[in-house]
Amino acid sequence: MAERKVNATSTQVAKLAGVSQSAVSRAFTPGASIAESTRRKVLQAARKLGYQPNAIARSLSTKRSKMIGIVIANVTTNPFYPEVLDALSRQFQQRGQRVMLFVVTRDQNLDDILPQLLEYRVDGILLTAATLSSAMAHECARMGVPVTLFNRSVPDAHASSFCCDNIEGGRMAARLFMKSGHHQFAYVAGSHDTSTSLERERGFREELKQHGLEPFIEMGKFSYQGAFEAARRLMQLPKSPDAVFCANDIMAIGVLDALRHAEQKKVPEDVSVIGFDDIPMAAWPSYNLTTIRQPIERMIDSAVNDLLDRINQDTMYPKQELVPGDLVVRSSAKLPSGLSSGWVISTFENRFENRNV
Amino acid sequence: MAERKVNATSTQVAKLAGVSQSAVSRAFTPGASIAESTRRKVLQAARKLGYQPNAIARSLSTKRSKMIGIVIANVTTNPFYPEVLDALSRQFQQRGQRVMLFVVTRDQNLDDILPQLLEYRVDGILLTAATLSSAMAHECARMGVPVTLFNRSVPDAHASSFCCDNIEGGRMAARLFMKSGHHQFAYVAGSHDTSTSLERERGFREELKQHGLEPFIEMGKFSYQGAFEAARRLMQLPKSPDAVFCANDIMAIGVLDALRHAEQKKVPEDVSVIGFDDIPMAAWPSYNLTTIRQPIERMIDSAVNDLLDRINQDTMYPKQELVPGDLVVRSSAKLPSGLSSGWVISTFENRFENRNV
DNA sequence: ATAAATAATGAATGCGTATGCAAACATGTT
DNA sequence: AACATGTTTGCATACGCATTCATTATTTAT
Repeated sequence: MAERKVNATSTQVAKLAGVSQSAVSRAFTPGASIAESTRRKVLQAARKLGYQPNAIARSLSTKRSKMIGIVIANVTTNPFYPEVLDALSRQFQQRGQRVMLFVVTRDQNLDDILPQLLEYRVDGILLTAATLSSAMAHECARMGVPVTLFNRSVPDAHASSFCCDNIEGGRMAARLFMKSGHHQFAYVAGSHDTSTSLERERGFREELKQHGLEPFIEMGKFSYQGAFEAARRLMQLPKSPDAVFCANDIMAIGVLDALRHAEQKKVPEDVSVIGFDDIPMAAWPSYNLTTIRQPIERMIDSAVNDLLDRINQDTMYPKQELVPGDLVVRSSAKLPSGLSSGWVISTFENRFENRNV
Repeated sequence: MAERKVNATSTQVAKLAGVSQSAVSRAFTPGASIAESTRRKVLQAARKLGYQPNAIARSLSTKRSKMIGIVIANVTTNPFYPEVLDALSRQFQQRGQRVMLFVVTRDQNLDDILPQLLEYRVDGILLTAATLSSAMAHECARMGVPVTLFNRSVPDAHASSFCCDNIEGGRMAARLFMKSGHHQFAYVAGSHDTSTSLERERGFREELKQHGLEPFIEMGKFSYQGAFEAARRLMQLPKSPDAVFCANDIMAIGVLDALRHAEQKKVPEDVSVIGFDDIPMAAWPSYNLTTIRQPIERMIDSAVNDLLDRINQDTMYPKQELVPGDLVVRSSAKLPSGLSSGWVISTFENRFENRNV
């Protein structure tokens, strides 16, 4: 017990199997030129020694680490991101890439952390809910490491970017509000320096503007608590809004709770609320949130494919993709006539369908 | 632009700086024997070439990857785990270790995934919400890789383990229920093969048994939805329970929603509910969940310290630590006389205190 | 000033694997 | 039997760094 023979090397396996070290290497390399008989000899010797190929050495030799660097923020404040992380991690795992993870705060400077990924020669980098300085974008390009942004629009043509169509999402919210006869509109922003929040605001604003309307803006700091307080401020206004669009679901839920528990408002009778993301909680009966769903699976598939493709063929250019979101109608916002809870309005395939969500 | 000079090596830097490759290595090794003057020369040359030390090569040479393997489950189903992941990741990051992440499903067999970590020669492994086969425990021990379990009690003496005192937690819930005059008790389990769920159940049971009482048991599958349905089944019982203890908060919330929205029950007037973990949502006004708080920071500190210690001094034995939880009193359970919402009852320091949570 | 101790340096080697190359071998063709 | 073709094999080397060891430069003590 606890023999501590430590990790055998390919050379030791070779000796035991009576072959060269190259043969051992080949035995563990799919598609390598090796006779079935010797492969068996090698594998048997390997088993006997408890041999485990050393991925570090392999990486050094092949110049491919088979690792993807993932940088993610908001993991604890927004349930959307654990969802993203889970999906990303599985996808990469399944495609033979390991994940080196960095959890950061929204305002943390990536210029300190990306070099740490580059040190490990990750094959590619995926940034979620994080922004990339253009200096760093260049640095990665120089090192030949492709970068993909997820849920952030791209500040630099060196990186790919996969986003939900936030502007159109904002528009959809505005249209729904207007159709169901609201008069005073508000937007609870996440922050003033994040593309998601800015774009959703812009779509919302623009659509309202076409009807001569303009929303109040409050800052919700991308958090339940921040939005809770924002909602209370909104209700102080002389003409308090009856239609509140939030930059994401977790804030919408904060707003809902504030309206119901701190402001004695009924939702949606007194105030309608729309969120963004369609996190699992949005479907809970306590909230029943009308929201814009991000098609997370589709977005992640695209992002992962793009990144892996760029890793394997270093000729490809970065790509910017905008995936349309779906309006999921539940009961936190008043319904226009003809629409009932449980419908999903998909801009993508341009049709209504009842998915009973 | 996009010169693609790729990553320079220490040898190239050495040539430019007019020194040996060893000197370059020393310039980047804290505490190495090198004159300040030559270090400056080296750093300057390095900057000019955009040199970035290759951590893969370093790992091969030093036999330390400076990577920790983290395996985690339940990331999307229980907000407690994103919290854990966030804290772990930051801690390791701060202590100079990178994180290689694996997200798994609760029932996934780690015997396929641990070898992948071992291939990369991670310096240590931390498992959260995941169990370790004793074969794998041996395998890790043989490779000299320390393993720590977080929130799972240890099946094998080869690994350390850091847990909340689940049994005492279950007891606390039972005591609170009994003090406030409940009669029919129920436990919503997470699963029948997870130490956390089993231990919490055991404490709850044992404490009730001392008063000749016995709880109903329902399976909540560690999920909101599962617990929602479990609550509905409980309410079908001829003597439906008026006190429900859940193996974690997310299930307690599922139970609450079921009681209120599907069963027209008032909480806590008709039914009291207690959870476990104290996730952020527990404090939201929609839920106001009375729960057993896991002192996550303290647990993580201990776990990280232990793992890093065992990495650095390979003489240390694994350790099993049980950290007491705190009963956080909010308003999802009836209060016994003398206790009011906002109190935290800490078994650890054996005192009551009002932290106004 | 000189001896002794200390600091700084470079040459050489090793970490564990993959792979180009040439030699050895097997198979099939004429 | 001689040759052409294709498959296996081992040797040697490279990947990029850390580190030992012997050597030289520098400081300190006497």
